[in-house]
Amino acid sequence: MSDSAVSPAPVASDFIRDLIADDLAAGRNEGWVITRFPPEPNGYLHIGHAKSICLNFGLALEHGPKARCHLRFDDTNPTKEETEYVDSIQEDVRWLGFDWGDHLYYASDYFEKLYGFAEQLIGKGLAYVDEQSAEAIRANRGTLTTPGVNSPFRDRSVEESLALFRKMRAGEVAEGVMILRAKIDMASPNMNMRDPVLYRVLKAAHHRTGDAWCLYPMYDYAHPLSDALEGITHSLCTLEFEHHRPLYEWLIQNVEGLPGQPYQREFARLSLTYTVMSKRKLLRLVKEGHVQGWDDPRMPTISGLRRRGYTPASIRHFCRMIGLTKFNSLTDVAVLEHAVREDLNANALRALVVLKPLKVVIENYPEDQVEFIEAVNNPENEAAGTRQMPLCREIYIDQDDFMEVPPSGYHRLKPGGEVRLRYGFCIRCQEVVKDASGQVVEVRCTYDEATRHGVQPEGRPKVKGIIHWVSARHAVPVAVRLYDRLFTEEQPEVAAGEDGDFVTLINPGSLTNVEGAMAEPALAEAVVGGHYQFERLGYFYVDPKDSHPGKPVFNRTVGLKDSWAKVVAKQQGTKG
RNA sequence: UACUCCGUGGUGUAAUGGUAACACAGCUGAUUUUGGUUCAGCUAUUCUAGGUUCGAGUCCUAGCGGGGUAGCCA
Repeated sequence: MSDSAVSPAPVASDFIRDLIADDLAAGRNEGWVITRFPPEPNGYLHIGHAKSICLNFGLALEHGPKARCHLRFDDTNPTKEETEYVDSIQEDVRWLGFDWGDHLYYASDYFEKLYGFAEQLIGKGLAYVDEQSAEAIRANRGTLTTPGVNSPFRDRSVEESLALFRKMRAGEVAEGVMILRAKIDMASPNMNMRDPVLYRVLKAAHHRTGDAWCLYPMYDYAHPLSDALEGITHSLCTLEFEHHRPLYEWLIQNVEGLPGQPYQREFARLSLTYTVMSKRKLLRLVKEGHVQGWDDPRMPTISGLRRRGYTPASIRHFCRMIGLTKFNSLTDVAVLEHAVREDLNANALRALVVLKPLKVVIENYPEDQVEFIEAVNNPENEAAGTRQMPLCREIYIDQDDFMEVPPSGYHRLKPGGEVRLRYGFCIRCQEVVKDASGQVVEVRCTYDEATRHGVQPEGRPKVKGIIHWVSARHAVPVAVRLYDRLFTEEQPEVAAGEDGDFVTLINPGSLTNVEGAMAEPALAEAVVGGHYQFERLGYFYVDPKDSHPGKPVFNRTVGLKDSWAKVVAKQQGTKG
């Protein structure tokens, strides 16, 4: 599909872009715009991260050549981070079409410099080593409505704090015994300013620095300083960091020798209907086996969406459509589905596949005859060409395309009725064959030679129904998985309530393994990663994990819009 | 009963003191060898109350509603 690199297409303005325009107009940062995408490598990226990626990397593209976006791993907590995640994050960002060039960084690269800055702060009397227990610190922090109280260690000498801090680094202090705190204001209405923790002892191996350190900086400390060290101009994060901003600015102001003066602005994170987005909840879905992994096609992860058949262009388009504000909104997943349909409609090759085969015998068609019918590969793109599909006396149609007693408005095959075979001629149902249980097992039809493809006999009423089919003798069996929304509720967490559990709201029909689907023969050759539109059914993607040469497995990315299904649903609704 | 951010159609966004617009969703109709696509159209909006102003979605005040915040997580 349109997986090509991102073009710096015009993007609608938003409050962040307005801010940057103001900075540029005021001549700040010598006209540079340097952003960063700073994930912690503790999980897989999801569609919410894509919003941030498109923002930060998009900004760099829009403001080139004096602009760039860094990829920085915020790896300050060795107990949660793994190389596996570092790799998957890079893969996902690249897949989305973005490039950080030489600007791949790790907060852990700055551990030494960060340590030096901490000694500087201690020297200035702006940080101290606290020996209170974690419980005491919590108790003395106060509450949202009451101020905290100063630590008894708050006014210890600079020399003493420095000596203790060096012991912490040297590994002479056990975990939880001492921490380094900024000396700000224990009565601040902003909890983040009540002498926030800057460093803690963690005797854990780090995925990059190994055992070199047992003293690790906190996010609040490492983040602004890392930004400054890299020359970041605009540090963009989500709303929950809003009240970390004063601390961010405090550090930028009070640490001397920083090469840059970044500032932080916050935007609303993405929420989508019918899914959950927090890493903790996604992890639970994986761990408890509700899905088959981080890249299960039902997951809102980048890897899940990729396996589902979403294209990078469709995700970028989606991110452009949803905008950027500070409002905690809930985006309808239909917007995402629309984005991928738009891309796939223009680019996916068409194919005929029968999900639930029903045998049709064309009685007046010669037993030993085979003909080839020309079918267009993509009506939206003539350059995609055509292909030849075999047709013979026995074909399969979908069970959904035949009804003995159809509702009004039904255009498909029914006793005595006529439909057109897609790209082929019209057939009329003459007889229905049933098994002992009354189940229709075969439909016997006759075809009308005068209705061949492209031929419209004078005065003949137009057949309304056009159905897909495959030649019984030539069709190939394929594995098909139909995916639907993971949850039955728009907002699973909200619907579950305080005492409830969101996993109980998992859609039991979120995955349907279709047995016995039959495809036109060309699909046996479908290559991994290919996108198809199965006509009248939806868009399908050749699963990269489970497909084998000659034995493709198709994942349904999204169904086609189905206005008939709506009519049926409405009829059933009015009937009660 | 703290601080802080945010309230524009059903949903998401735009309008930078001057005709409230776009997209998604929904609904009509036309076209169509995909009940797809495309095209045309319809429905529907500024949280409330004051104030400033010739003029307020936008500025001010108050209220109401929602989010966030008391990790040695990020």
